[in-house]
Amino acid sequence: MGASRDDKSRNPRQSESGAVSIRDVAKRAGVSIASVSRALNSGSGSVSKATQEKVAAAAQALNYRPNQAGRALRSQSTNTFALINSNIQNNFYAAIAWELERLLSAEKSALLVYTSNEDAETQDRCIEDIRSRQVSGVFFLCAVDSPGLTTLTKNDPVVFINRRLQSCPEISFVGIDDEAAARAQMRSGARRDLRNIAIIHGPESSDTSARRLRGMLDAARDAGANIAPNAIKEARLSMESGYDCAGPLLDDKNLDAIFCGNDQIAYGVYRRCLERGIAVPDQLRIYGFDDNPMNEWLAPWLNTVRVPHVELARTAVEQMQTLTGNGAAREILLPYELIQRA
Amino acid sequence: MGASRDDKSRNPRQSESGAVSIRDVAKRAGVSIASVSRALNSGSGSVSKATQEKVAAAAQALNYRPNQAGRALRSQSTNTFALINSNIQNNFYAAIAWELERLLSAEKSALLVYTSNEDAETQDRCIEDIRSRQVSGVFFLCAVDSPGLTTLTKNDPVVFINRRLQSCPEISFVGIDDEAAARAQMRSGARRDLRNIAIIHGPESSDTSARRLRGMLDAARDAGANIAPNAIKEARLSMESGYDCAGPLLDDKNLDAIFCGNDQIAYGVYRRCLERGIAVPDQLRIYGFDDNPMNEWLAPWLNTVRVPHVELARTAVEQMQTLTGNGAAREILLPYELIQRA
DNA sequence: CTGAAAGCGCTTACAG
DNA sequence: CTGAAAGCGCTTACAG
Repeated sequence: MGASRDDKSRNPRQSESGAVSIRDVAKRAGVSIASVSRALNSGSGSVSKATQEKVAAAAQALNYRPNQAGRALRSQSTNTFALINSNIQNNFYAAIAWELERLLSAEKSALLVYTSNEDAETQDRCIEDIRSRQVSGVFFLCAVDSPGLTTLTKNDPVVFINRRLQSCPEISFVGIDDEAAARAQMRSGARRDLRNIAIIHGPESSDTSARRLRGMLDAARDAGANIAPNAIKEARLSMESGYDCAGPLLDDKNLDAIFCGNDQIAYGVYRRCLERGIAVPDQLRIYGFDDNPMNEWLAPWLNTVRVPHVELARTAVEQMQTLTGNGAAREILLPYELIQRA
Repeated sequence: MGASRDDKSRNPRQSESGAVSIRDVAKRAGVSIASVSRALNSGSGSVSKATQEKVAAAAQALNYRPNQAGRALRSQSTNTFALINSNIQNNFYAAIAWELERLLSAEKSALLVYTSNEDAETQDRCIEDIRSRQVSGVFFLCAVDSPGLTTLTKNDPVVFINRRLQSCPEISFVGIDDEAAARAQMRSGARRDLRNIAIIHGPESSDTSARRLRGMLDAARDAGANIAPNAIKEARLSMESGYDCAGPLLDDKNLDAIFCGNDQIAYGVYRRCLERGIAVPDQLRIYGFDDNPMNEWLAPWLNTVRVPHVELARTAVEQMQTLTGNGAAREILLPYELIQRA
């Protein structure tokens, strides 16, 4: 009875989903499923040339695709990575996301995407889902502090991109020296004799924004720039928020320039200037940060700091590979570039 | 001997990966793993309130997360969807992608992203990977014809967004009536007395681009507009290609407007105008298509057709749910809107 | 080099 | 309502 049940379960019926399994391939090739597995996963054991060929032919004929769920369950590895993006609207981030996808797919890995919306609870929901999917590693494109992060970083390789977290000092980070870049940008403004300036920086809770602000203030003080009281505003990292903050600042007719915490904020400022009939760059110069790849096409009026997004993605993937190979966490700062368009 | 091996294998040691399994939860709650499964998956069988509570407490205490690979293997369902994006640079597409992610994550599903780069071979590589991951469904944000598509559409629910394929007439589609929209846009140009016009359309191989071109030509003819010989150019759907095509067209000093196959092309035209010192919109009007959400902020000079991207994503997800519930494939056309900014 | 067997973590008939 | 058992599709020691 046990035997008969056994026989039935061995019966290599096509599964009802119509999918071809390793068993079907083994049967057609006239070998065991172990040999099929070994033949298809070069490196996991040796097979004779003859077996190799028989298996390849059978797999091809049946249009076989290995089931990743089976593989993942057994080998405890999914070849899948996750990205948590903090801001759906920022297409500088989107550009990094797609670059990550491109690089990972070249490595036969796939990318799951999530959005945290800069919100701790949302980020934790993403982390929960990620934990259940046994991903091989997680990229954060601007992480926020959240309770779930602790468990995640303990169990999975994590790389922070563009923003690090004070609370997670030993997590890998790939970015630029934001403070130095902001200082350099402000100095270049001072050399152009932009003396009456305003600053719309990102949230103090963002380490990156805080560093950029420090750099700006530092260099502004050294250059003896004029920053009116109330001319330093904190914005969210969005176009809307930049637009909102710009309103009152533009009342000052002597303003030479506004320095923004990122390009998104700068876009908001620009729109407000358009509405007020303020000519950019003739009457007012705008400085951003990141250099969204669209700028070259759509924002000839924008001065900014180019954060090398392609290299950022490449370096992040390399560092992820280091981590999955049990290498050490690292903080990697890439070179930035001042872009003066107007 | 068999027994002792059995015992060892049953030993609920924490797996070396440190992950907590359903077995650990069952042990702590003092119930079987079947009960744990039933308690955690409301709807898959009834459990007593007492069991429910014991399991919930144990799961919570152990910080348990079900392993999706195990679940997927057994239940043949991954709660994972895939998106194949044709163009990494087009952030109108990116906006749709992120909106899909947002909607799916609300349904406890995750999204795998891929890029085809408008290339059949690349798309087929994506499809191969997708097939091995047993996804619940696949969204195409601008599909191209490729051999792998046949197998995929036979086995998996597929929704085409923004572009359908002549070769796959019975695959679900969500988009707008591109021909009618293009006609309406051209008519609105004619009403503004834009008589000398040029057209830079997308590839004829794209059904969407072909429809838009048909609509434009149709309305231009009806309105008696002037289209110089050589003033109809085919571009790829990129800013670079729009830039390239615009060069020769701008030699005609009498040109009133250029109608483009999408916004990306229009951005390229704009940049060329800037370089040539041609004032937009004063000397030349530019018409695009799609209405990238950034336009509102960065392209006040652009007239375009708003394709409702949020609704597109929402409708695509709804149609996907219909398909996974064995509902019928449908072609859904959403309302568009003419946007006249300049 | 090869096959038989165990088992990854789940869900779901099946019996009770 | 509950538990024991089977099995999803793989990979990988283990023996030969």
